[in-house]
Amino acid sequence: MTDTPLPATDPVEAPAWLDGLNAPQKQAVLTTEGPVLMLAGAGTGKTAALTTRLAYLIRTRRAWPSEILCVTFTNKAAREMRHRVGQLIGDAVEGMPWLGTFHSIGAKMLRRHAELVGLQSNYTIIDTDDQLRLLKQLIGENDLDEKRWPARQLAGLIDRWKNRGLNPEDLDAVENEAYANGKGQKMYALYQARLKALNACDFGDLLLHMLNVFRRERDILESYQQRFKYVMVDEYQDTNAVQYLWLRLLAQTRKNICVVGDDDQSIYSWRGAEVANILRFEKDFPGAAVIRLEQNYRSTPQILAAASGLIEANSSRLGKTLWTERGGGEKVRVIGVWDAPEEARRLGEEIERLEREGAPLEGMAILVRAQYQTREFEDRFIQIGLNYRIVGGFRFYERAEIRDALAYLRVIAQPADDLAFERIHNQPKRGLGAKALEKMHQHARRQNIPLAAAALEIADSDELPARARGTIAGLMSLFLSWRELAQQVTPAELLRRVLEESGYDAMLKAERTSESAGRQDNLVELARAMEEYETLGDFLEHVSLVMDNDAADETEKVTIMTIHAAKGLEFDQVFLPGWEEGVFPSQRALDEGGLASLEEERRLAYVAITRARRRCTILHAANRRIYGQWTSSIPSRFIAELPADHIVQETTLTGGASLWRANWSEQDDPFAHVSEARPDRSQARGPGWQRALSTGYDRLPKRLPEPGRSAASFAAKPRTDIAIGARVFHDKFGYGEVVDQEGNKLEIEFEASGRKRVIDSFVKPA
DNA sequence: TACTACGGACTTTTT
DNA sequence: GTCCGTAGTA
Repeated sequence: MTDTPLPATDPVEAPAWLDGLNAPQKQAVLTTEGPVLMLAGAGTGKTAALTTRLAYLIRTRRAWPSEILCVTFTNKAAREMRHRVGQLIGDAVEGMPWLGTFHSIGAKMLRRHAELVGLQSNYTIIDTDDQLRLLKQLIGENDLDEKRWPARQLAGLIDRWKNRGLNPEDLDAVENEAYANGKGQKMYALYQARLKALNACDFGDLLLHMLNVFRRERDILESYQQRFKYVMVDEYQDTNAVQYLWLRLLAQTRKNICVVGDDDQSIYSWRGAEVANILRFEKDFPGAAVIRLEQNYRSTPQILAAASGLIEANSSRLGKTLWTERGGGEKVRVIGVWDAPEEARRLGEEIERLEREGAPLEGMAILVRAQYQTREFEDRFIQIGLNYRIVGGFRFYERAEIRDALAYLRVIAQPADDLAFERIHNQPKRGLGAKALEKMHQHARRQNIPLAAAALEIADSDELPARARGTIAGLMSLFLSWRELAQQVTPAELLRRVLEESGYDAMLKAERTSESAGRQDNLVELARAMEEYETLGDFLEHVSLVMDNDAADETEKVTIMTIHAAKGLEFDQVFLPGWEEGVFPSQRALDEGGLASLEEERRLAYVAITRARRRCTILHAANRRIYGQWTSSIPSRFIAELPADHIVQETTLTGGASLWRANWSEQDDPFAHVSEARPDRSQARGPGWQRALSTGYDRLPKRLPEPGRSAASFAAKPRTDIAIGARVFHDKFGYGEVVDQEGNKLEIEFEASGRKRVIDSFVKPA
């Protein structure tokens, strides 16, 4: 790979805001013409380079904002970029209609050309949940056993096909065999036909439909090729085949395409991303300028060295050498603990200690491999009263009540949306059960009309008992009135009326549980979020594509999230729990996928470490409960791969220390049983384990801290307004009765979740 | 029709 | 352990 020499900088064209950039960054900004591959390591200021480049193109009048296509993967990244470009060029950024995620840009284009793929421009974008329900119906209708051929599996296959740019007719025999003995193609085709009938498409379609349009309609492709004078792509290593083909078509004529990526941070192959795309960029676009950003501005040299050492164990890389001008810094800490609860206790104490020393909670993050790991921390932090925020996971728009509300709105906006209608036809309960639904389905299928229309017709027939008919008629007239109302009032107001008139509000109010109270709050929040939108259509599109809800909240909190979600972010203090074989790398990666998926896990570990600015702490527990069963685990191989010079080992053994010691002296190897119980974990005495053994497991603390106590809660005084026997309310656990009181700790028998110890400031008298 | 009890499957990661 | 779907009962 040959790096292009730095071009002479034209002083007229290089305004002051270029000054903050280093030489390769400047080169990236100034190389505007022709293909550019920017290889940007973690923390090397790639966003700065990219946004400055964008601003530069506009400032120097090389293109109008509307003539630049700039794609990112996440909404977060798109927002960040818009914000930063805005700081450089002011309001002109508002005129950048083509800055967004692949999916949102795909959706926007598809609204214009919907009719070319058999949709109307007000098509619905369905999510995974709807997708699964639809597939289940199809599987049932085709007399396939859903147990043998799960809808999830079919959904996964269809997803992968779409990611690869394959339409049903493009599948070969092998692909076809992948589902239900050769029914793959048929089911895929049926699914697509059903979507069309529903005037809907799924996530994959947003890109695939547009790719099909580009391939079929020359003039449309050409008009976009003309329009986009410059194309920029963030996180290029994460592009999948459709995205790749899509970009290649769009950039084919002008070839002014600038892609930014880091092969070491490719962590999305499971959803079709192909690192190969970045590796072959120079072949696709001959003469591409290759620019490397290797100076890291984020982390200490210790952190950088640890991460670099780890990633060197991977074989297929373009190879980069990150360096920094910063000095000093602490070594990466590796802490072994007895079990997962202790891991959570230890982290809680650590965070409280740092907080006492003046470190803000906002600068701290706990990054986990998988969502289920968050639970342990959540429980613990509630107990000790530590403020935390869980990013991702069950998201706002995925909550049942929100989806119900949205389903009402979808039926109003788009009467053919059967999936939405089906969701709410008996929610709240109005006596329309399986029988009634079946009749409606039958009728709809016979007449080839949407479910809601069928319902209306049935209400006028003798197909159902009078009561059910009356209910249906009532519901349908409500929908009619809402549809009218939608023309007159704001979407937010419409929602309030719908919740009121449908009886949904009343249903929640009648429930009177802590959850139903939360649901009501969520719906209020939904209405609030809708205030910004002028039309229902705008709002619904926003919901489908921008499925996040970072409600800005004022309190300082520790962030808990998955490593995937943390990509692109940085924190002063990063905690990485669960570095054990089977957790990280995940069991699945170990069982399937071979070397490639192990290397992806390693890249994930690399991403995790490089999030840290000042300090990085890795933890591993010897015991953990999986599926409710206690399982022993051994330290991750990634721990062994960290360069010894840049880490320090520590061990704390509170809680289960005596157990541990017993094990230890009896057989010298507390994990002798591991290899028997789990023969697949061949690394039972692997290098990670060796390292853990060599430093510390045998050095037991002299006095064991009492488990379950945190430093923060010792001094507190008990509350006087709550006594044993009192009935209280807790935000997370609901109602309960106090059975014991000890300092500011209460032991409460909760009605829904059993006995828990909580801090009294978290409850109020019921 | 709606509620409860029971058994089975399941855990990456996300637009 | 938890969620989900199915089967059986009021």
